[in-house]
Amino acid sequence: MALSNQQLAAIFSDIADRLEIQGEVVFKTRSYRVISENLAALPRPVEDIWREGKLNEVPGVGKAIHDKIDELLRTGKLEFYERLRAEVPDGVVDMLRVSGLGPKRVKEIWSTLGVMSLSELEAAGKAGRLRGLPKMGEKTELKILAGIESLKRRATGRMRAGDVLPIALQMREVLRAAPGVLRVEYAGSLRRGRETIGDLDFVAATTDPAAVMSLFRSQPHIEEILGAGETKSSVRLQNGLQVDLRAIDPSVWGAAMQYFTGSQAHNIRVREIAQKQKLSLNEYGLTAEDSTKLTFDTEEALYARLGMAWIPPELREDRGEIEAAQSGSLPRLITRADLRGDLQMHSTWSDGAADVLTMARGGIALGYEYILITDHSQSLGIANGLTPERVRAQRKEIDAVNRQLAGEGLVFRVLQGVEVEIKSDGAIDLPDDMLAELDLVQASVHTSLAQPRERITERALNAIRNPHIDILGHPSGRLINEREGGDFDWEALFHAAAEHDVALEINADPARLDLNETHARRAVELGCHLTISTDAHHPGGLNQIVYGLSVARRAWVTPETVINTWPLDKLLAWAASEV
DNA sequence: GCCGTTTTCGGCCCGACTGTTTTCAGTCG
Repeated sequence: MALSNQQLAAIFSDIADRLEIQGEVVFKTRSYRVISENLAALPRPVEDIWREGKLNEVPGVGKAIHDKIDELLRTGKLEFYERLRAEVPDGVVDMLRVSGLGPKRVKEIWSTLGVMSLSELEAAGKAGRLRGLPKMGEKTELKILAGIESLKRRATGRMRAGDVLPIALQMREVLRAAPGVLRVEYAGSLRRGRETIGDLDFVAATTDPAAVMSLFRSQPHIEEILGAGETKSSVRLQNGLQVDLRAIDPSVWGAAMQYFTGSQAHNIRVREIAQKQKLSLNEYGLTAEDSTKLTFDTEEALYARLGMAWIPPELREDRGEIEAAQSGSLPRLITRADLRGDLQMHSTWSDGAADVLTMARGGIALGYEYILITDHSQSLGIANGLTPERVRAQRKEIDAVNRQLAGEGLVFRVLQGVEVEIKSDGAIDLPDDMLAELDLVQASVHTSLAQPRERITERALNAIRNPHIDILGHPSGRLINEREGGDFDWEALFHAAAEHDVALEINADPARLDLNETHARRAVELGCHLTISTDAHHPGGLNQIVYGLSVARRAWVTPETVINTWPLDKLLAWAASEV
């Protein structure tokens, strides 16, 4: 039975939870948390590495964890884990999700009161049985009950970055207006460009912490104030998002931004490096053994003092960036300015909201040199997909738009493509001679995503082998927080895409972000080209490219790999040379 | 549990806030 990296990661995270409740030493539980994160971020299937006998090369794998992974992959089960699950009931683990409850209190509540589920916890709280336990009084009891309530209301744990960034930008403007404030930025996972955000972190450099704290806590749309200190406050917004603010002295800006940007795994490594240099690192800077303080007003200065190049936030996950920063071998990550065009968008010819000319104007406004119109093909009836006749009619309109733009003296080209359906039996929804007339062809799976691995993989491979198909669009088909993508054999798919030189899309729609960062990194490792495109359905949608860029940067992607950084002539020559 | 240009044993990042406490444990990030 095959276990995915994500499934293995979830098991080790669950083991860490249950061991913590049992009171196991923190260093042991930390090891399980570390391996959980490392497995989740691993660009290749653990199973492949295991088969090659190279499990020990995975960071965080020692003898004990090696044997556990081995047992899981051999038998699909883990004796140790089964025992642990019997010892600590699932309902007890659930209680960890309540804000304000950690392993110590959960263990106390469980062992003293026999509470074994969230509903029993709620009943115990309402009956006043929680107060009186060690270190717990009336306030703690009320906090736990409030935590249960908020857990019931909250839809999901993490929100899409696309839903958080607009809130962050607006809130940043508000906070910047507080008296005494010199700088405000968001840090945390949003700054690192993650696809989902657990909570939003702000850092404010100010000479008047009380003023910005007070302003922060008096904003509208706040449901609950979770904490209110002199330099740190936390609130929960009505949409469930938790927002934290730290106020710091302007002189420590660099150290504070480094600290609050994280990730935790990255910070632990950076502090270990400081320790080896007899220095202690916190959010205020470095402290030497003789208590001398060093402050840093930029992150660059802090990293430099520790012997490293500045590390782009997107890379700060302890996935090799520390070593690269020490040896001066960090990648030159792709930026917005590298992109010369957007290769997936829709117009009113299918399910878009704007005509071709309007989409072109949108691309011009962003400084692009070209766009590719990729309306849906005929079998996607719900999206008004194009028949061959309508594809040819659209060509006339695109030619007219190009003539008009040229007449205005603009160096800009609208390319004609299509997002052709890969049908459930693997057939391509438009005939080859039709595809041959187009500038570039993108193929996508929209239906029958639940097919078994072999079947759905064969569909994608069939498209990749088609000499007219240049790009595989949103390869997995997932929708973040809505549905899983298809169960593709990614290694096979990437090898084939590299061989036939079919580019794989990083779809920048914040609901898709597909390929995701781990798949994108692996695809590049295996020699694939990528595109980063928005799938926009109106000109405003073109701005969502920033989310796709974040995925690419987190995947260590450099510009030359991405075909829409190429000049138009190179792009068209590549498309014409079918492999 | 993992890990190693000070270690194969003895370490393992660091601080704010809260609530229940007379000095600190628990939680969180």
